[in-house]
Amino acid sequence: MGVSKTEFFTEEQNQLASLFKAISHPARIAIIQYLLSVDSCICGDIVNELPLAQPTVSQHLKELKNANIIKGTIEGTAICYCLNQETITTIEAYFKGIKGQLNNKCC
Amino acid sequence: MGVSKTEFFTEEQNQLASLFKAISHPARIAIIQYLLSVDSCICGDIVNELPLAQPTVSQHLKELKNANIIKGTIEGTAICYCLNQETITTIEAYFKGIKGQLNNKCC
DNA sequence: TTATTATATCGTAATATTGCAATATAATAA
DNA sequence: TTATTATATTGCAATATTACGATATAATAA
Repeated sequence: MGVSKTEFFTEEQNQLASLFKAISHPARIAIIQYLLSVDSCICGDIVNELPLAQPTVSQHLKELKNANIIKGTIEGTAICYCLNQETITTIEAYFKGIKGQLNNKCC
Repeated sequence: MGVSKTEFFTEEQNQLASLFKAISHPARIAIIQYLLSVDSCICGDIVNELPLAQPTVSQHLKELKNANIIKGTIEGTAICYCLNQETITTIEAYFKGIKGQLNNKCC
């Protein structure tokens, strides 16, 4: 993020920014959409689905997991990934809240 | 974004990623929150509100405007900024749609 | 015309992100 | 134990982002 002045913003502002950064890449949007369509899958399925190498997909999964957007469960040698419904609900509630505060007082 | 393979993803995936990238910085979240509280303001007001120099604020405003998250109207020597309600509504609808697709079939 | 005021743009240094080959790790199978 | 399978980590080159001083632009005021 360059030399971002994180310390001058509130915890909430930094957390929201991190959350949106996690979904600010087309590959990570694609992973979310894929998970929505298959409910759950392993990393290898996503590697087959996306035009990216395995380490790259693994890295994107790590970022989504760090942001609590997906969850991973060990299943033998594989890891089963799925969306974290709580986080999706949190984001939806955030925008619902913003929309509620909107009034038509524009310039 | 580094050497992002934008061309391998759909238009929708790239557009959504751009939209979320625009709100993935604490300063831009702070600007949105400030605009929510005052309805509309000029760039100078935000410069006084945030711990950032005028060119930096101007740059953040440009990114929010490019993503259609805010609108700017010329008012004499100043520019009046306010939130673009349509875009907020679009984002809210997107997450509402995702939430609707969620079922509890997790790993 | 010459300030003044408000914002945008340019140039650049510091830092972050992206993508992947090579390699490591970890669980299971033979 | 020795493969095999699945995923994670490391290291690095290419590129993008962030922040700001200096400067440009654009509208109004004196």
